[in-house]
Amino acid sequence: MTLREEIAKTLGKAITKMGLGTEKLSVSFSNRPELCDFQTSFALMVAKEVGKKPIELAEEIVKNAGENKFFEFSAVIPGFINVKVKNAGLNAYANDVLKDKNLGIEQVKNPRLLMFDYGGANVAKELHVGHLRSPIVGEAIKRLHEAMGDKTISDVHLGDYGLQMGLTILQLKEDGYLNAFFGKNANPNAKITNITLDLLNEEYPKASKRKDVDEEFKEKADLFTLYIQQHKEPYFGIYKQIKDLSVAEIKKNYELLNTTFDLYLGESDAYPYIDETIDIFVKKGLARESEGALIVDVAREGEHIPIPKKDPSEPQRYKNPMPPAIIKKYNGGDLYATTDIATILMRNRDYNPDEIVYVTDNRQSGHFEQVFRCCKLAGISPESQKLTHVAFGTMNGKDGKPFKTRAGGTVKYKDVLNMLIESAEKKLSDNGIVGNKELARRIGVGAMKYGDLSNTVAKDYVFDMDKFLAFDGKTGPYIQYTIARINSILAKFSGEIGVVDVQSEEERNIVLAVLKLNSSYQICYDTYSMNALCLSAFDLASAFSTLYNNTKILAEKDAERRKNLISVCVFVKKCLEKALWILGIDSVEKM
RNA sequence: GCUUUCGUAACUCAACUGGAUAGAGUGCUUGGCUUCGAACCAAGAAGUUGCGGGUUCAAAUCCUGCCGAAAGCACCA
Repeated sequence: MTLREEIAKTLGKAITKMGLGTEKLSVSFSNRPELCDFQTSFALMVAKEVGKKPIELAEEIVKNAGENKFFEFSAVIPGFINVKVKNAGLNAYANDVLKDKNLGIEQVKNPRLLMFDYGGANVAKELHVGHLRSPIVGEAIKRLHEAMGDKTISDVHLGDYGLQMGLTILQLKEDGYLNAFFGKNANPNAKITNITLDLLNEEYPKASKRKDVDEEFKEKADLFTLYIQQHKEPYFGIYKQIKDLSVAEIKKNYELLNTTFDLYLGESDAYPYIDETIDIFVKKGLARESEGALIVDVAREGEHIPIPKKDPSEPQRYKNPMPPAIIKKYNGGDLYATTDIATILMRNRDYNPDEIVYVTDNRQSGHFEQVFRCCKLAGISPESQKLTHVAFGTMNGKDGKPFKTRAGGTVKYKDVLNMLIESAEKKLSDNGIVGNKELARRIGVGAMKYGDLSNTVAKDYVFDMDKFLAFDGKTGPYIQYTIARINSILAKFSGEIGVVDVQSEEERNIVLAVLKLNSSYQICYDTYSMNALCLSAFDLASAFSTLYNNTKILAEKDAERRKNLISVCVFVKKCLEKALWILGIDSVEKM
């Protein structure tokens, strides 16, 4: 039980004794730390219905709560009840946390199985700066669920089946790289040894641009895409080889970000389920034909109401639009929505998770709303299953527009990582540490991840390279640095460590910061956003830095006191390392 | 046009989901390394929470009307 719950329980007893209900009782952290550690505004909320003055009610509750060995209650105007945790309470909490294998992180009451879908990589397309957020946010949310006792499965869900594959293969063919497959002496089992990642990174953008101006090219690419989806040779064989080449690179890139996946499945793996998926909609009478396509009406009462046209030539607009989902194209091809629905069918057959969480940018909100509605309508997703779209904002440059290079080009994922690593290397060499690339990666990536995760997930945010490269102030490296300093102390200390025994204001603040850190996990769990955790991890590191500056731990003369301060060091180190692990940031021994 | 998200210090962001005097970091001004690591610590200046109305003991937060920004709105993913 957390301290907060214990406070609520103690006050709850007092309130019950007075014949009142405790439904509105909630204890929160104080926003006036100089007055108290926790507070509740219960008396203010119920005063009216009880017919008493708030302050009198608060005083009565405090009186009824009586003396307590851990807490000190006081009623203050206009009617708050302030709670100060006595040092005995803080000590009991801190030493419990140290003994707990979960370090005081509250475990969920009913563990669930969650499936996570993040990453967003596409085969044959190079990762760019826009691909950074999904793995960063997704990995952190997954780790949080693990830390709180849920079971998790992560799937990268590769974009390996769409138009980009048709476009790439068509372009390669036209540029003569696939002669072995198409010429007179065609060999369907040829190897694409002449094709490299660099080449793919040139060919796809070329094709993508061309499809917008060349209709014939686009139609042909559509056809190629269809061939791949139908497993027609040699298209399918070429596709598979390109995919293998690409996936190896994608894995490496995610590993640089400490992002791993249990499953490297893709849209193509849902392919065997597509016919069945469409069948379900047809049989249940949920699908209808429209302009050659097969669509599912997912609009609900009061949605998708046509707005009368002022001029017959203007496109039809809708009030409260929720357009139908298209599950089959005019030419029989499958779409994003089709494969996503089929994927849910597949996942429910294979794993039957309690919740599926998608982490993509917020421009796809409409799409996921459609997919989720389709699945619920058709019973592909049982009613009890939660389908969640964690929609994050786009990463913008300083000008408020999507992050681009000065020349206006897309910034490559690898370039961002290299810049971070180089900058960290430079800083390390200033401090006399040379040639440790892995250490530089941990620091550079830590800086970027912390910068990303400390924002509210839904909001667009500014990707400021200079800010991330600075490593000063409220950053990932600040927390890593705090741990490195603790390591340095622990390395010089020998003997048994003691227990946490709060003697100073600095130590009080440290234990209170851990209390806050440990309660931030629940907030993050509920909101699918890591910013509360980022903030409280920084606050804990900061609280320790204050102690560090004011108290020379190793020079402490009283041996007992020294042992106990070392225990505080261990306490902080463990809690910070756990927090960093959940954020997907590596700790470092030295830096 | 419609839908969604949003507007807080010079800049980048918080505010524990309706609570007390709206807080951090950066930058700026100052002080602190002969002692466990200065990627640090301490102090200071900086606000009409886009604008107006409403709900209540209490509003950055909820409702409403303007102003402004971004994204989405049928066969791309």
